[in-house]
Parts: sequence; structure tokens; C-alpha cells
Amino acid sequence: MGCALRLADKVGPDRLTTDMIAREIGITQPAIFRHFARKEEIWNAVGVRLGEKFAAAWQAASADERPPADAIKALALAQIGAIRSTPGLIGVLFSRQLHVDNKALRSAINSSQRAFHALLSDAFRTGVASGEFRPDLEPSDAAFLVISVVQSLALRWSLAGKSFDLASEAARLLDAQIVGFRSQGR
Amino acid sequence: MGCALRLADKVGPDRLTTDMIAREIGITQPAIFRHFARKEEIWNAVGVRLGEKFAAAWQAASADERPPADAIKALALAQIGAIRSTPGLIGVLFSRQLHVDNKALRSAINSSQRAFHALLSDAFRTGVASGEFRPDLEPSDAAFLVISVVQSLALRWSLAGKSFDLASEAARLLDAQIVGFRSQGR
DNA sequence: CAGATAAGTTAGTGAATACTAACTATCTGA
DNA sequence: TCAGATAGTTAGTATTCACTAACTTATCTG
Repeated sequence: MGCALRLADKVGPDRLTTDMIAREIGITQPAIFRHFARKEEIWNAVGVRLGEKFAAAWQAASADERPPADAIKALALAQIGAIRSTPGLIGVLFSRQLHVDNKALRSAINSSQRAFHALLSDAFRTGVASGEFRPDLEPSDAAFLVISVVQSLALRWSLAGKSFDLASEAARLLDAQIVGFRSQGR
Repeated sequence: MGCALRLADKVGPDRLTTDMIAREIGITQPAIFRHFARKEEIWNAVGVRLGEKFAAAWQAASADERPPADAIKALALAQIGAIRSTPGLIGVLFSRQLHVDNKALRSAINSSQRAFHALLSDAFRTGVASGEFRPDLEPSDAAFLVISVVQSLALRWSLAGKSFDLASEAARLLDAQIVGFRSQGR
């Protein structure tokens, strides 16, 4: 439900009421419950949608073959792009809905995150094997470092009222990050 | 109010009610409002407390002179230590309270974060000047990368139910991060 | 010791908000 | 044509929660 996410972006996921959603789509509030038995299920649906959207973004980013460093940057930038084009996502990522209330939503986001980590890890593994990256680099740790950049930048962007250009900032930070992974002398 | 933070850790900052706080400290709920005119002001007080606590941790970590890389790691680990010993903090950091509702809390946390970033940036600047770090390293960007590691790891730790050892995981990731900053051949 | 102040009590209010009940209109397929 | 499903309506409820009113009690102060 793009609508729920759009509203969540404004008021925060935990303050999103069924009344707001109903008003937005032009029906009365109880009509919501003709489509979702509980409010929780709206969030479940959102979780599924998000998982699909992000998976599609990664797939598009890893379509063609590239050297690992480029593939990693492309993946991270794809994630950034998906974040930017999904207002409300960041709020959901840090919401109580996700962290405490809604187990289904949590597991949806969790598995999505793990898939992303796995993709990055794989790229790092091949990069280490090919000698492009430092031999002592732990692929899993390196993947976490890249995810860290994406996550923290997205958070900072959100807190800053989305006032700076997320994509260019991400590109610069990722370059600074990835260059440190390369084997010396390359 | 350590009490508010402790409870916020359990139920989430946005669901923390004045009734819970009152029950916890053994008074009736309206008695809360003898001490704070509005609930919001409880969070303001928490913000001030947090700022002091973190500032103290950084000061302790930067007490003695060290090579920049060590100073940076010490600062980051001090931050990690402060996070670990402040249950509920992570919830607050990602709460709607902070992000939308409470301007005073937001500015308190914000200025604390900026102070941390400034400390790290300074260390990176001297490290670049001394040749310990790559000459092309942007001190501000590098500081953000370190903050990213701390932030994301803390979040992951919180989502994982605080089930792994935060300090040792942080040390390993920070090492992997910082080694990438060093000048080649060092 | 009087009076003020601080800190508590009980009782209650108004606003939100998820969700239900009961009813209605429209579409679809046998 | 008509039975049933689908999707809406209005009206209302139970609960939660920040906050207030009015009163009491203990502590401090001049």
C-alpha cells in the first residue's frame, strides 16, 4: 500500500491511524476493515511490497557482469535509489511496528536485509579471490560495512529533512569506503 | 531519568506512558505532573542526561595522547560502551519522539552527534597531516564512516535482542574499517 | 509556630482510536 | 431473475492516555 507508506512518511508509522488512511483514499474509516481484518495486516502487506521492490532493485543492479568493486557500488546505490523512491520506508525501518509489535513485518524486512547482505558478501568473496580486494578482508564484515554506510546515510538524510542529495553523497562515501578494501598497489 | 529510559527499552519510547513511569517509581500517575508540566519535558530531561553521559565517555576516551588511529578506535569504542550501558538509548535514537515530536530532544541529540563527529574529524585530520592516513582521505567523510559502523552495529545488536557481544564485534569491524584508511605501505 | 511551598492523593475529563453491528447498494454468475 | 458476494455506509463502543481539579500532608523557612 503505497498510500500507507506515503502517510507514514508524514506522521510516522506508529501514529498512522486507520482514519488517516481512509481519508486519504476517500472512504470511511470502518471500510478499511472490509479489506484488512486487523490494522496489523496493512503493515504485513507493506512488508511484502517492500521486499519485492527491493529485490527488484538489486536484480536490476546486478544484471550485467562487472568487477566486484563496481558490482558492490551498484548494489549499494540501487539500495539507496530504492530508499529514496520509497518515502516512509526509513520511518518503518526504525519504527516500533517493526521492532516490537509486528512479527510478520519484522521477518519480512529481516529476510530482505539478509538477502542484501548475502549479495554483497558474495561480491566481496569473489573480489578477495580474484585479488582485487585485500586478502585479509572478511567478506561478511565488509558487507556489513557497506550496509552501514547505506543505513546511516539514509538515516542522516531522513533526519536532515531529506535536504541533501542522497545519491551523490552515497556515491562519494561508498568510493571512500570501497577504496579501503582494495589490495595495496592497485 | 534512568527510569524512563529503562522502561523505554522494554516497551519502546513512543509507548511509554506516564502511568508506567509512575508505577515504576511508586507514585500515582498524576504525581508525575508535579515534576514535569508536560510529558514532553521528561524526554527533554532524558536528552540532557544523554548528552552529558556521552560527552563524559568521549572525554574519558580521549584523555591520553595516542596515534590518531588508536584515538579514533578508542572514541568509537567509548561510544559503543556508552550505548551498551544505556538501555533504551537505541530505541530513543530511532523513535518518533526524536524524529518528529520533540524538537528539544532532537536538537540535544543532534548537537551531541555533531560533537562526536567533530572529535572524530579532528583525529582524522591530524592523521592525514601526519601521513598515517591516506592523503586523499576526507576527514569529515571518514568520520561519518566510523559513525556509520557504530550506529549500524548498535542497531543490529538491538534488533538481534542484544544477543551478541557488542564490544568485540565493534572492535573487529572498526579494525577492518580503519585499516582501509591507512596510507599504503604502512 | 504560622505560612508558604513542594509533593503527594483521589476522582475525573476529553480526545483518540481500533474495531463491531447493522444495514445498503452494486455487481456477478447460474 | 435472483442469490450471494463485495464493498461501502452510519452509528457506536471500549479502552487508553495525557492532563486537570480539588484536596491533603509533610517539610522548610522566617
